[in-house]
Amino acid sequence: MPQKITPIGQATAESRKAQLDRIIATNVARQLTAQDLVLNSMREAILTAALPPGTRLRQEKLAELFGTSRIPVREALRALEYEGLVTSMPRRGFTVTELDADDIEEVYDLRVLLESHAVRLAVPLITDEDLQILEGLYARMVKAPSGDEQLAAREGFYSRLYTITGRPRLVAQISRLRQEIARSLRWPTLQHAPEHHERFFEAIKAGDAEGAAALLASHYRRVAILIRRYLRDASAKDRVTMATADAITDHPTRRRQAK
Amino acid sequence: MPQKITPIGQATAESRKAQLDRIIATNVARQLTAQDLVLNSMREAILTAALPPGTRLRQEKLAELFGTSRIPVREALRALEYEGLVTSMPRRGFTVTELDADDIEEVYDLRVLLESHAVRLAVPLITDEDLQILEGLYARMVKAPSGDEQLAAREGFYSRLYTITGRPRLVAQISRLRQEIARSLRWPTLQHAPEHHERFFEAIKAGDAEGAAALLASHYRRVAILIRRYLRDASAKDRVTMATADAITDHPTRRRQAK
DNA sequence: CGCGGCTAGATTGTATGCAAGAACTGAGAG
DNA sequence: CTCTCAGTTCTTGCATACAATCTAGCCGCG
Repeated sequence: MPQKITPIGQATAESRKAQLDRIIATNVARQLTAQDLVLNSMREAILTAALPPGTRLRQEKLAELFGTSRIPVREALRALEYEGLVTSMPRRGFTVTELDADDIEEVYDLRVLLESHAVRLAVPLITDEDLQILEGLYARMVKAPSGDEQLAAREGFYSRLYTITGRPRLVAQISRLRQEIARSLRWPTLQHAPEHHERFFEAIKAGDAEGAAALLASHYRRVAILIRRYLRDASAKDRVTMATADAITDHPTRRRQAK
Repeated sequence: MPQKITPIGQATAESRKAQLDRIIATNVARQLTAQDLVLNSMREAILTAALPPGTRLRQEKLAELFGTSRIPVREALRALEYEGLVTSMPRRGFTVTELDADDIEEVYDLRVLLESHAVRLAVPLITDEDLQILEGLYARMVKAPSGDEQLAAREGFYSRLYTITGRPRLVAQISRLRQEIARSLRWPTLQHAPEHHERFFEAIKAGDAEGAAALLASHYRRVAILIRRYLRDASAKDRVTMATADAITDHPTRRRQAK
């Protein structure tokens, strides 16, 4: 059975708890339905690893945390399950999804397939107006500091590009896959490869769909390998993070169901 | 704005209601959680068009119909939304998803992409045991009468084949797309093309992944065109079905949100 | 006669509470 | 020392009830 690892290196339970509170606070500010509040906060918390993989999510505790009843929590968890961020084991509740090397491989393989397809569809359809918008988004991406803003800017640029295809399912599926492994993208190994994005955008502007698709594929294959290597190296010193014993942030008994 | 049409030709409101009751009765028989009862029944009802596209789904009425409270109904609807079978507009409730020609095109385009990929991955991995199972499923598919059993048998054969890839996301995504357009597959135009499946299976058995993928792609392109043609022809005499005014089966005000 | 605001009804969103069932704990037998 | 089994605790699943919001119809005004 493959090892599951937590992507967080040195983060302490306290810093995670503080981060979680901050996320909730900013989301409470906006006037949303309770359900969306929970959904947005949980999503952000999971993606920033304030809730690390394997965390068991108890409805009661979450409801208390958000100041709501369990109903909106249940529905938000259900939604997150379909986004792939949490996993429900029947009668054992919800846990934050853990990814192993096989999952990484599958996700990147699908990303290559779908994003190449999207690029091939999009490039011939790009209008001057699209190009202007993409230029703006690209500039923002270049300027953005590393970290979360980098990720957000990249997401903005690429999803705008894919939207040009006019295929909502394709776009949704791509961003869902992207989100599934967004946690891995915060690892130190992977800090930003600006030259890749630059060459990619050049190909796009040149109308070279095949070239762009090829660049994208080779980039993703490389990233996938880096992540897998990191996973392997990290799995040894993994167990430390399991000691966190906050009411929300604790881990379930380490058991995986066979599928 | 593209016209949305209902795939049902001459079905009356009464026959649909009867069908719906039958579905519910058979599902009540099995001992399920209320939520699964609602989920299964609704899914079947939508896929068999007992609940035609555009039907507005009122939680209260559905709860009464199933003899439960609104909570399990809500959760089942939410699940169906992620399966693509129903659409929710915030504060305006749920409706059965309507598909237009563009949707059909996108779904089939994605199916070609994903299923070809799955075939290419699966074929080199097929073991003797797999082949034996596939033979059995294929035989059942050949024997199955047209209609729902045909569809189920086909689903069984193909999803078993794709499962060989060992890629849960790929398999799930394929069956989700399949389900989205399952309603269209019941139209009279599309009654079964056994020769396609036979040639496909021959290619699989011969280990010819590329050939199988090509067959699959050309078949789907053909089906997509047939469906689109049917859509166009049917859209004229569509409006009749909108007159149905059952409490469950009525349509919402014909308005689509721009995206 | 058409249009816009307003009230009443309908419908969704959420909270509380209870019951059924699973998972854990610990004691006792082998 | 291990395995089994019952009691306890925890968690989920569901029903009822209330609040917030939207929709539709009506009335008054232009």
